[in-house]
Amino acid sequence: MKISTKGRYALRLMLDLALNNTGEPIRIKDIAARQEISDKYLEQIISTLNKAGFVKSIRGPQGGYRLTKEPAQYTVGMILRLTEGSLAPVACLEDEVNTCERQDTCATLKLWQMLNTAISDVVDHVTLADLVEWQNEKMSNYVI
Amino acid sequence: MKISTKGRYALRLMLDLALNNTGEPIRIKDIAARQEISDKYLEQIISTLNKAGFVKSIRGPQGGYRLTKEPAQYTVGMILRLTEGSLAPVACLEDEVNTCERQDTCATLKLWQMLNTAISDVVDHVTLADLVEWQNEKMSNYVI
DNA sequence: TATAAAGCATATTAAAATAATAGGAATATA
DNA sequence: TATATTCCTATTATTTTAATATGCTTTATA
Repeated sequence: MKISTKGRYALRLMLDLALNNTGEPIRIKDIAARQEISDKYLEQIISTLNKAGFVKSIRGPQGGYRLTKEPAQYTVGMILRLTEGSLAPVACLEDEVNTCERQDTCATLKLWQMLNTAISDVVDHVTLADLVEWQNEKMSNYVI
Repeated sequence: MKISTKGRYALRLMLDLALNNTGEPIRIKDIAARQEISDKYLEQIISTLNKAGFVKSIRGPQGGYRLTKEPAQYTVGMILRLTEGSLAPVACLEDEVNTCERQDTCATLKLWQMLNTAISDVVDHVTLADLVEWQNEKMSNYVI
């Protein structure tokens, strides 16, 4: 029941883009340095975000990445589901393919549905803008 | 972000014990047959439940297992945490050992705390008695 | 008391997932 | 044209998952 590095790094990457949004494209190299994550690994992760249209890449020198939308338009759920895959706690909730033949008689299914809803309620209502705000709050505590 | 077979099987095992509680010890072999799970694998899982005092074993012929408490006294969280380990979505929420040095400045930590709370709110309030009830509801639908 | 039925304990293994690392191709800019 | 950047794909090491396998111990009962 753990979020993997892919999802966690993707969130920090997107937050880094949101926080360092100066108008200039931001290099993977700089994000990797700030976040202390392997840049080669971040490349793979941002590639997924790029293909999904969550970020826009600019190639060549002075290139880098930019968010394509306002931070408030990205939910954490969008980012995590894209990079982690489904957040459902059991496979049988995922789609029609993974349904198991015990479904009609399985009492634990109701539990998994409740858990799934609880998870979605959080990740679908927290946005990147919230993360930015929380980050700023934390930083202002430090200034004091 | 998946519950593994250990946790899922442990729940079904405990539910099976609760549903088939005739006073007689229940054999692993029978649970395995009803649940269509490898009995050797179930042995390993029930061993954990036994050591934790969740079930009581009776050795020898006519032996088996019994619940030690009323179904309402087991929360799903107790069973899952015992068999799965911590249900926290990230390691840094687990204990003092796993704290990361980014904690004081990490905005995503708040997200993980919210997710952790949401998960706990479900698993700590659903009991084995609830699963029994849901199972009976499902079964009564079939009788019609 | 011998036997069989159960649980108990530990080792081994196959497959999959995780978490990277590596190398070079494509492309834009100066 | 040299350089800095993203893009693409392959490879790999480690860990986790999900069992399977083997043999031992306990104990009820014939």
